[in-house]
Formats: sequence, structure tokens, C-alpha cells
Amino acid sequence: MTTAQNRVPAKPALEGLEERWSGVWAEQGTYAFDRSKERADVYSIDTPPPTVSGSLHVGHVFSYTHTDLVARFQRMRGKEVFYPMGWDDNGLPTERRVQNYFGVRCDPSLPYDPDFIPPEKPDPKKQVPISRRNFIELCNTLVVEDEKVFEKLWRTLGLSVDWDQTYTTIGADAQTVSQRAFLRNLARGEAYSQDAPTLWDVTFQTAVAQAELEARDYPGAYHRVAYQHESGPIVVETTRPELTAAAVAIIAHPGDERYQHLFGTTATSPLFGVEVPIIASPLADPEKGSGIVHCCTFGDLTDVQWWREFQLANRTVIGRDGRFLREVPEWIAGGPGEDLWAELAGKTVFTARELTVAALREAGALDGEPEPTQRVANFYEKGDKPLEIVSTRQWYIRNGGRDADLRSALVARGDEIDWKPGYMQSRYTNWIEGLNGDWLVSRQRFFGIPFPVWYRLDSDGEPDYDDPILATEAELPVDPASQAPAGFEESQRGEPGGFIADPDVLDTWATSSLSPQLACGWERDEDLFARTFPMDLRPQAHDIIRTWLFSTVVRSHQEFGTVPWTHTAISGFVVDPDRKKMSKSKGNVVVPDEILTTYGADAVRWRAALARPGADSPFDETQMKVGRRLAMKVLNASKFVLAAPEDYGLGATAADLDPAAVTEPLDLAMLAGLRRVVEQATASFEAYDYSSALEITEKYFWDFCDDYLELVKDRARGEAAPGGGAGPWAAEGTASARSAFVLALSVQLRLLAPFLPYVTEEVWSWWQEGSVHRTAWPTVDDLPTVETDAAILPAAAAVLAGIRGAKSTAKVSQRTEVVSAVARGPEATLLLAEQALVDVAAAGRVVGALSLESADLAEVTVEATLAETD
RNA sequence: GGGCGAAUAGCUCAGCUGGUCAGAGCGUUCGGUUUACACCCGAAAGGUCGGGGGUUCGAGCCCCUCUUCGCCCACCA
Repeated sequence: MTTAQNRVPAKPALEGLEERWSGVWAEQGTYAFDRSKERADVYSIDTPPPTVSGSLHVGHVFSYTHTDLVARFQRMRGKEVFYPMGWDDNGLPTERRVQNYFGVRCDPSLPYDPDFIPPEKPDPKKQVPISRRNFIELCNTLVVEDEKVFEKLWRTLGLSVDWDQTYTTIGADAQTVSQRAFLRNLARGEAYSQDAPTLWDVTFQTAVAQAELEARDYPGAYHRVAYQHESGPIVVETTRPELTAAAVAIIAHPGDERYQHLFGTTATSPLFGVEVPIIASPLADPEKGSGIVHCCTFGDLTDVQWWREFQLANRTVIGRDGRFLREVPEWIAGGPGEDLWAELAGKTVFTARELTVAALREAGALDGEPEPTQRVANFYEKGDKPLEIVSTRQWYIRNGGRDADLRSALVARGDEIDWKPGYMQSRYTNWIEGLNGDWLVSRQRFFGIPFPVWYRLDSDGEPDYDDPILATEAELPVDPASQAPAGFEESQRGEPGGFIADPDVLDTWATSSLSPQLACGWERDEDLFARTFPMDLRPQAHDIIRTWLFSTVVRSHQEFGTVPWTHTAISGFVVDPDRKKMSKSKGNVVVPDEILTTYGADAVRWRAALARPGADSPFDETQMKVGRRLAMKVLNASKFVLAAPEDYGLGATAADLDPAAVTEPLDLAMLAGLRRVVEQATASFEAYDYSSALEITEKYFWDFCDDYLELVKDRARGEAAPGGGAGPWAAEGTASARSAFVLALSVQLRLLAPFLPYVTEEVWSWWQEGSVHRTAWPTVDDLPTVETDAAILPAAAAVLAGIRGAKSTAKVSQRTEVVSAVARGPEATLLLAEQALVDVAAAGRVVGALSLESADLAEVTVEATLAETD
């Protein structure tokens, strides 16, 4: 009867599927990108490059699964999916990991030691200082190791990434792309350098950008500090009394009646005796503190604003290390504060504050005692000390923060992108509209992409920042710290009349904002680029809309005058059961390896697919079991259809895949229902709503198993009808059931393939050639066209449920035979059920009469006479 | 303070443009030696859809308002 033998294991299991099939996929290049396809046939994905120095948690697993669901759907729909994986190995996180892992720290003043071997046991308290080059070598060694670990996890999870298409954010390619993009920004006037007050992290000793700020509560105290004025003391309230040394003005609101007489005069600072102007500005809030404030260089961003607007003096007192300057500033030298400065010099802000407050108190310039308060301060998101504002030379890229036209152009780009979910666009728009300056892209760090820039030194050895020497694109990638610019010799480095390298590296976002350029082979592989860019999808989490998403749009807008992708899918977070964000410091992180081992990749993916786009999802381990149950069910139901009769299966094969053989109303009805599922799941997937696609498919599958499979089991086996005799089931009825089963199986396996890639591939391999993941997504054309009312199946199931209910109420086994039964219910339901009455009787073990009586009831109820049981 | 989102069974969530929309799964309870599956199967109980107004013949669904929760931004004297 069967033409081909299926390969069904006697006891199918989930264990080992990941290892087996991920191996096969790798070996056979199942997900390899075919670059002969034209752009229109390609679906390209701008995968988020995970930070390899970090650790992956279950949130990553969920969001990467979301992307993979879309990738697998598009692939089955016939798109050639360009799905690369990037590794973000650039920047500060890697530096920190290297420091901790090897127990070293970078000291750029040290010479390179080619024989350096890191300590065997790192001592976190005694980090070994090493040269910049040694440090970078260690970074490069470690990221390779970290990337292997990540790749293994992603492969286990079943991401259908093309592992031949990977990129990094620190390698030669990334360096070339970043430097080239920067040089072009510079040539077009989109990048510039400026010596200006900058938010500064004193721990990492680097500038930070607006996008990397985090406002945090920070304990402080109000100090009432008295300035001297001819009309008497002026008391300002401040949380930064130590900045009295940096005072440059006293400011109050122009409408504040208390201070009208002061405007246009000057006051003198306590302790230091520095004369400062008293100025009116609407930015001063009469409600805050005493309503009058001292402006210092620089206590906060408002100080910077005043300093610019009123062209005030720059009396910076805090150095890059966050300590008070060691030299006596010229405005203090020779004045009353010179001795105090000797104490303050080289001290931290904290210590300087204590010293200043003591001196103020002693001088009678402290009005009352400090009042503790909880204030908000800006922190670098990776730092733990409040940011200072320090004047330094930095590179900027224009992002609309200082240009209304560019700002509105970038906001408008947002309209060209299809946002999933749509409301996430407002975060993008809000962020742009709230920008208060251009994008600061230079960082005073070590492990990053260097600026391709040198400066000439004049005869005094002073650098000329206004006319930098730029690398040519042909020279890239370039390391100005070890390569001399054209026309110079290495020996001229640092010599008067020679040159110096720009010491900084590009912010990591300045590189990751080029991920489409990196992945698609911009200027490296123009053929690939033409087939993949602009990309189709940017998947990412909502917390980095202001950074990664926005900066990518900026770079693409500038370089290509287009959006980098046409869709963006924003995923939510996995939060802990108390709906708190998972973070290492809270200790509530779920490690992916554990859940993958315990429940299997398919189960974890199933759970991930339940989290709708953009929605945060609380982690609940019990849910994983449900996914696992579904995966098991797929194995067992498939086994029933495909296993040989001697193994209690139907022995159906691919040869039974014949829509024309399906003739029984119940079978046709089941497939008619499946037809709707195909339509709905496809529509949902096209709208990036993988959750709904899963929900529809899964619901159908469970009903298929619980109802259809039970109803048709006997007929499909060709067993005798209840009550004896050959019964009404001719071979035709059996053939109809068998064909319906394999059709339904084929369609459902493909519908489930994006969610459960392992178990569907396993089952597919029992009876089909090739990978299910390279098979066409099901369409209604796979199913019979005969018009049938799909409601026959639920109607039959309702009567069956009535019979089951009767047995359940009687507390007997479902196997108990029914001598006779009467089903009462809505006429419409019963008429439909009648068309499958023999199947219903068989499934319910009704050996005698099963009669239907229409009644005014909402549901079908069955009155059954049960056979005697022992 | 500005913006965005959420509030539906004990828990996690569906309910599309108002008219079988009061649902699913988990959990709970009861029952079952069922040849696809005990990593199982069947059955049952559970909610005045956050509060208050309004529009409408009719409102989880639309409008107003209040409350609570989450996230993003701003608040730095």
C-alpha cells in the first residue's frame, strides 16, 4: 500500500534534536545566503550585534528569536534572506572585561612589550599596567573567545543566521568603514571638532554623549553661600559649594523684584575675592532656593548655557581626573584664596567640598548649616560617579541637535520607516526634538577605532587643530598612533615641526550606527551592497532607539540620503516576575543555557513568540513547559500519522498527499478550517505579528489532535465500524482520512516551522526530502478546493465532548462503551454533526443508537446509557 | 513636569474598524491502566472587563475624567 518507507523512531524524543539538526544545517548550508538573487527577491536584516563582552540573558534570547521567526517566515515565503550576525566587540565594555579577565590596565605611556604574558591569576586589586598595544592585543584575543561562546548559544537556539556573514565592530573592515564614513562626514561638513565644555566621566576619563546619560538620584545638600555686595551679602543656594572657586557670575530672574537693584553691578566671591557680574536671565527660577544662583564653570548644563550667552570667563577648576587642578589658577593666585587653594589642589570633588565648606563656615560666609537633599545628577550609564563638565577638544557629528532643518529632516525619515509597534516612533521623534547639541563621537579611550587624523606641530611643538592632516580613503584602515601621515617620517612624531596623532577613538555607536554599511559590504563588495541595501528590517529593543536606531538613521541620511531600512521591529524586555528589569546587579538574571537545557530550544522559542512585539514580558518558567508540551505533541501526533501499522501508526506516506482523495465531509471540513488558519497566520506574519500567527496555528493544532484525530482514528485505520460488520467505511473513507491527515500534517509542520524549527525538521525528515525550512510556506493551494462547511468539525467535536462529559460525570473511563445516547442541542449544530455521525459514534465508543434531538440549549448535552464496567 | 504604553478569571495574556466578546493557556478541583502521546487524556469551577461620567437601540471596545502601574525624556541653584 505504501510506496516509501517512513523513518519514524519508535520513541520520538526532544533530547538531542538541537545538536543533531544545528549540525546538519551548518553542514548543508541550509541558511546560506544566495547572492545571485536580485534586491527585490532578498529580505535583508540588520541584526543587532550583541556586546560580546557582556553576558546574554533570557531577554536577548527572546528578542533574537523574534527576529528569527520573521527571517524563517520570509525564507519560506520565497525570499532569499540575508541574515548576518555582528559582534559588538568595540569599546569600553571590552576594555573592562579585559581588565577583569586578565588583571591588567592600560597605561598608554608604557612601551610595547612583545613578550608580555598576562598574569595567571588576575588580582583585581593589583592590575598590571601594560602598553596600549599590549592591551589591544588582549582585547582582540578575548573577543574571539567570547564570540565563539555566543555563536554556540545562537546555534543552539536555532537562529537561522548565515554564519558565513559575520562582522565585528573592531576589526579591519569595521575600522575602514568607520574611518571612511567619518572622513566623508568631515568632507561634507557634517563632522567638526570643537574645544568646548563637555560632559565628562571622571572614572573612565572620557567625554560622553547625551544619549549615554542617565539621570540618577544622588544625595547632596543645599549650602547657603554668601557673596559680598555693596548693599550687603547675597546668599545663593548651592549643592556644589566647592565650585565657589569657579564662580563667574551671579544670576537671577529679570522679573524677580528682590534682586532688581543688583543687576548690572558686581559681587565678590567669598574666600577667593573674585569679582563677578550680576546678570538677569529668565533661566533662573525665582522659586528655587533663594532665587538667585551663582554660575560656575561648570556645575551643570545651565551654567554652560549662561557661560556661552553672556560670554563669561572660563574658570575651570576641575581637571580630567575629576580632581582640583594642581596649579593655582591665575584668578586665585595672589588673592585671599591662594592658601586655601594649596589645600584644595589635587583633591577630589568630595574632599574639596568638605574643605571649602569648612573655610566658608570659618569665614562666616556660610548661612546656616547644609541641608541634606536628594538631587538628580547626570551619570554616564556605565559609570558610578556624577559627571563633571570639562572643557576639552572633541569631535562631533551633526545630528540635528543644533540645526532645525536637519532635525525635521530626521524626524521625517521616521515616517519612511514602518514601526512595529507603531507607537515606538514617538520615542524616536521625542528624542530628536529634545536634542540639545550635536553628537559627541570622540572618546578618550583605548580599545576603539581611532580617528584617521593627525595634527601638525608648529616650531614650538604646539598642535594646529584647525588644519588637521586627514588620511586618504585609499590608506584605510589607518592607525595614526603607529603610522605617520603622508609626507612625514615616524621620527617626526611629537617633534616641533612634526606631527601628532589624534589621541581619541570613535564612540562605539559611531561604528555600530554603520551596521548596515558593515553588513552589506559598503564600498567593499558593491555587488552585495546592491542586493541588500537599504535593508528590510532593523530589529532591536526599545531602550536603544535613541542611540542605535537614531544614529543609524543619521548616518544613512548623510551618506545615502535614504533610510537604512524600511521596517523596524522593536522588542520588549523580559522582566522578572515583579516586572523589574533584569540586571546583573539585581541578581535576577535568568541564564539562557539553563532553560535551553531544561526545556529545549523549541520550548524556549515558543515562549519567546508569545511576547508580542514591543511588549515587556515577565519571565515565568512554568510557561516553558507548555512549549515543551507542544513540541512533544508534534512528535507524537506525527508519529501516529507516519508510523507503520505495526507501530500503531497509520503508515501514511508522502504518496498519500492527494487533495483529490479527500472526500468525507469531516475531513474536508477539517481542511477547510486549516485553510482559514493558513490565511490568518500568513496575514499575521506579514504584519510582523508572529504572536498571533502562533496563537492561531497552535490553537488549531491542539483541536486537530484532541478532536479531529480522535474522531477519525478508527476510520483512518480501516477498522470495522462499531456494532460490527464491514460498516459504512469503505476503502474510500479510509483513503480520505489518510490523505487529510498527511495534508494537514504537511501544512501544520510548515506553519509551525518558524517557531519550532527542531521538532518540525525532525518530523519532516521522517517522510520528506530536504529541509522543512527551505520548503515553501503553505498556501491555500495546498488544500482541497471542495466547498465544505468548516463548522462540521467543531459540531462533531461538540457532540463528542458531550459524550466525554457524560462519562466524566459518571466517573468512568473514556473507553467505556455507550449502549445508546441522545445528543440534544442547537439544531444547526446537530445538522452539521450528523454529517460525521459515524465518526462521532466511533470516537465516543457508542455501540448502539446515537440519536440527535434539536433543543433550545446553548450547548450540546448528551444523555448516555453506559455499558456496565467492573 | 512632557511623552508613550498598560489596567479583562489566582497567574500570563487574546478580544481586529462598537451588535454570539465575556475567551485561551497555566494553576486549582474532579475523573481516567486510552496501542500517537503519562513530557498523557477527559471534565468542571473561576471575572459586576480599574473607578466615575457620557455618546448610542446597544460599549472591555468610542469620548471625558480620576486612580494605579511600567517605560522614555526633562527636572541638577
